[in-house]
Amino acid sequence: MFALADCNNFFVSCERVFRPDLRDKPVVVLSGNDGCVVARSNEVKRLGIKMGVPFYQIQNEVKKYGIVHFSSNFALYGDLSSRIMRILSRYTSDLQQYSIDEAFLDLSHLTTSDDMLSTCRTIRADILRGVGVPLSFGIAPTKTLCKVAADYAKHYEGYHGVSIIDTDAKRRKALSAYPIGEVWGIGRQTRQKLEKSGIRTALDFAEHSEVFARNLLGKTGWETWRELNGDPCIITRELPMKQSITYSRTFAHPVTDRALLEQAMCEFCANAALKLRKQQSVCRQMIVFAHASRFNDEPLPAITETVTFAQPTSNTQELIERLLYVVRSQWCEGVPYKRAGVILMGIESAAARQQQLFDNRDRDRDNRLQRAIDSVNAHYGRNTIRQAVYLPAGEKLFEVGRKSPAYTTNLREIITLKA
DNA sequence: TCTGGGGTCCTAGGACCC
DNA sequence: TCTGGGGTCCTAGGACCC
Repeated sequence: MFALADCNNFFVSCERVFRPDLRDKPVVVLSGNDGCVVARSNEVKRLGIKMGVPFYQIQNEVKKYGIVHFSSNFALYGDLSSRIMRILSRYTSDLQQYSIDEAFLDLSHLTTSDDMLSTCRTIRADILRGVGVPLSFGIAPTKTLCKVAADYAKHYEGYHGVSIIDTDAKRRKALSAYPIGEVWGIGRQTRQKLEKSGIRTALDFAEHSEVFARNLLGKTGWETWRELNGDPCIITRELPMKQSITYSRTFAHPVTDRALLEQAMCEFCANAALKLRKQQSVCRQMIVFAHASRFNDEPLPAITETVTFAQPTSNTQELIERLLYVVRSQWCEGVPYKRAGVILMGIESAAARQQQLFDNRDRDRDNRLQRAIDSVNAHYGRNTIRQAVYLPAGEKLFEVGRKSPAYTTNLREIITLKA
């Protein structure tokens, strides 16, 4: 049996840890440039405000109901997430973190349903006391059924945050009231396909034949079918390394100045390269892109290129050289670039790197310099030493209207109590 | 006026091999 | 006139997730 531990309204709950006055108030957290709603408190969900709506479209509700909004604060969310994961790992030998706010626990060391329920209740109380974020637990023989169980735990008070699917009767009952589109792995397209075949609930789907699932949906849908029928086959692996690393941003205002775009993109590139080095890896390819708003009517020329390195690298200087070449050769005067980014791919371990016969860079020297820069920056703060092409200080390309302090990761922003 | 960011996996088709 | 059969690897795009 597995348990899924799933934080309730995670970003909102993080904000409330340091703002207990907002506990019963409607609260949302917004995406970059305060564009879209990416997390909602239960009060906001009840108002019918949907996930992902542009913030400007709900201004009336914000005023009418006094909705409190925050810009996203990933330093805070990431730190609280790792505290939660640390507590969870005390209760299982096999913890698989699935996202910033979810993890699967292997419960095979527990033999009875009562043990599983009481363990999850203990963990839940532990995290509520130790971190202050409420969680829901779903216990079941497959991960897809865990998701279903956790959903019931989240939405019905009677479960007190923990629900279990441990008999076939419970499985059928749970699935019969579960809309097919809500199932983990069934998105919009697949839902439409299934509804055309008259399938409305998860149980409708589970009771169709295996061949039907396999033929209509391919491997992934077939696996979902098996999981709904109690056959565990979805393996969420703990990936030792990220297989791709993206750093991309939408600008608050379109950029039409080439130097400014270059400066911003070099900084994105340096941030991505730093993530790459932190996991001790190198990349073989880099996608460089910049384009106008996707809500433009007529398409405008975009900058996009996949750069391949003869020798895999994680060196910021080398990546930036190639990036600048792409931007300078594809830049179009007059295009209002609204979004840009860098994706590093073909990632492999730095230790396994092959020497190249014809290589005109002094890799050892590059790496020594890069390590020295990284250690200075680790000590004295990000960008203490940086490439001179970066953004001039004071240039504001993004908006962070109402970001809460980094309460737990920056001493200067630590909370002050007056007694 | 205003519309996020970061991932994974699967599949079909093309290039290439013998 | 007539044009096989069996592979691998890579890539782009689709679908999905949070």
